This record gives sequence, structure tokens and C-alpha cells, in this order.
Amino acid sequence: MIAIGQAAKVSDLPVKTVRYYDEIELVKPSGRAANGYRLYDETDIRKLVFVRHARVFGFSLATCRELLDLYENPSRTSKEVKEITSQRLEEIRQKMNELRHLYNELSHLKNNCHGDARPNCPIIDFLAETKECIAP
Amino acid sequence: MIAIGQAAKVSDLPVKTVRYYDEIELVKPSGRAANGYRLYDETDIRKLVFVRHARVFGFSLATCRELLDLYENPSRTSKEVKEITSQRLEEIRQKMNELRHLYNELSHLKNNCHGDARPNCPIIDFLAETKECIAP
DNA sequence: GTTAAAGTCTCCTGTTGCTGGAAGGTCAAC
DNA sequence: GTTGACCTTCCAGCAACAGGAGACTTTAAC
Repeated sequence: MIAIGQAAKVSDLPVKTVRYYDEIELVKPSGRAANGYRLYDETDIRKLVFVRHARVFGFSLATCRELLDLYENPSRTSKEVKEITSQRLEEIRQKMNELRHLYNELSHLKNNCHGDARPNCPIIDFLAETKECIAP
Repeated sequence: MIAIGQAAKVSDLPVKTVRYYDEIELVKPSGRAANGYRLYDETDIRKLVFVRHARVFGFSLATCRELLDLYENPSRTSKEVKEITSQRLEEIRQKMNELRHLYNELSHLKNNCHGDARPNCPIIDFLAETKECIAP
């Protein structure tokens, strides 16, 4: 049983984050010392690391909770896990498409901008465009 | 001079957002009616639309403020605008790379997962991996 | 034995960009 | 005169923490 500082170091998370995960009841320490210090055992550490890994993939804390439940549930099915993973992959794909779109449009604007000392700028012009809503 | 509801409709922003932009002094209404109602003129509307467009590209409100300053500044240089745009493009590129990376790793895990009724799951195994920090 | 540093605790605030709701004032139509 | 659509302010909350205050304990050095 180790205190929060060590737990944070071993699981490679900030102390603040570990405390936060306790607060929201995502990963609670197995016990408390007589002085009130949180005490983490190896199982707790495994959960912290598990959550850290899941967070890297961008899973929300809500989804991390689900995954953690599955992790701990010996009668889970890999189907459930795969389902959650598919959803995340779909999110990532959508986000990537969005960004690609923005990137193309914005770099197009950039390429048309002289980038010199004059005020004339197609980027500003585009952002200021009001054809859609205000009559000129 | 129109009230906030019309201003919101014309600029295609939620009323709440327009009010918020006033509060943070990003786009303030030109005046107030005797009854306290916010009053927006055409210039205000143009600014609201400008911000909406910039937001679509993912510019933060802080950056929108800069862009709005440049928009209003007749002695701006297109160089400044292009610079800000380049930064945003770089951000987008980084984000895209990140996502591509995550996507590849995660879809690799997914492909190795049977997705059946058994509990065995390489995705869970990967997330639970503690080689880095805990001795087995 | 004392003291200084490091670790821990709880509680509160701030971040970004809004959104929703409560309680109340105002205005036009019927 | 009253309904309904506006408008006002203020307060709470979302995600996922980070920073800091103020108070305690523990550990290490001298």
C-alpha cells in the first residue's frame, strides 16, 4: 500500500489527477491510513494505468468507466469492448474529416494571401463575408 | 438598430452566444434602448458574422479577438493575418497527425479482437498493460 | 531536539465556450 | 387585461483537470 505521490509516479499520472479520479469515483484508493492519507494497492495502480492508456486514445472518462467495468468483469464479452472501440474509431474518423476539410479551405485562403505590408487580405475578406445574411 | 433576437437570427448565432460575446467584450452592442435592451447596428452584425466564420475554422475566441482587431484596423498588414492563419494550420496539422496515429493503433487492436461472446480481448489486454511500470 | 523540506489533506477558483434555467421586466396583440 | 413572445440579470453546469491557500504530518538533516 503506497501513498498518492508514489501511486502517481508509478502510474505516471499527476497527483491532482489521481485525486480527481478518487473524487469522481473512477478509481478509489483501497484504503486510508490513520492520518487520512489515501492508500493504493497494486490493483488500484493497474486501474490507474488502465485509465491513462484509455485516455491516450481519447476515450472520455465516462467511457473509461465502462471500459474499467468490462476490465474487471470476468464475464465480459470481447464484443462489448469491440463495440466501444468502433464508436471511438468512428468519432476519430469524423474529426479527421472535419479537420481535413478545414485544412483545405484555410490553406487555400492562405495561399491566396500575399502576406505583405498591405492591408488587402483575402482571408479577412472571406471571414467578413456577409452575402448569406446581409444585403450589400 | 435591432434587438438581440433579430441580431442573433441575422448573424446565425444563438442569442445566448451573442449575449456571451457582449459579456466578454468581444462584440458589444452599439447601444442600449431605454428599457435596457441591447441594440445592434449593421457593423455589430458584421462583427458577429466575422466571429462565427472564424470560429468555424477553430480559431479560439482569443484569436478571434486578434482577427477582429485586424479586421477593424485599416493599417493592418496581410502578413499579420497570414501569420495567424499559418499557426492555426499548424495546429490542425498536428491534431490530424495525432488522430491518424491513434486511429491506426486503435484499429489495429480492433482488428485483432474477435468480438465474440468470450471475455478474452486484446484491446483490454493492451489497455491493462503495465510492463512499463509494474514488475509482473 | 529542532527545524526545514517534502508530502498530504480539503476546499475553492479558474480554464473554454458556451447552454440551460429561474425570476423578473417589457411590449404588442387580442 | 391577459396571454405570449421578447428581453434583462444572475447562477449552475459541462469536461477534465490545474493551481493555490491553509493546515496537518512525516521525514531528513544538523
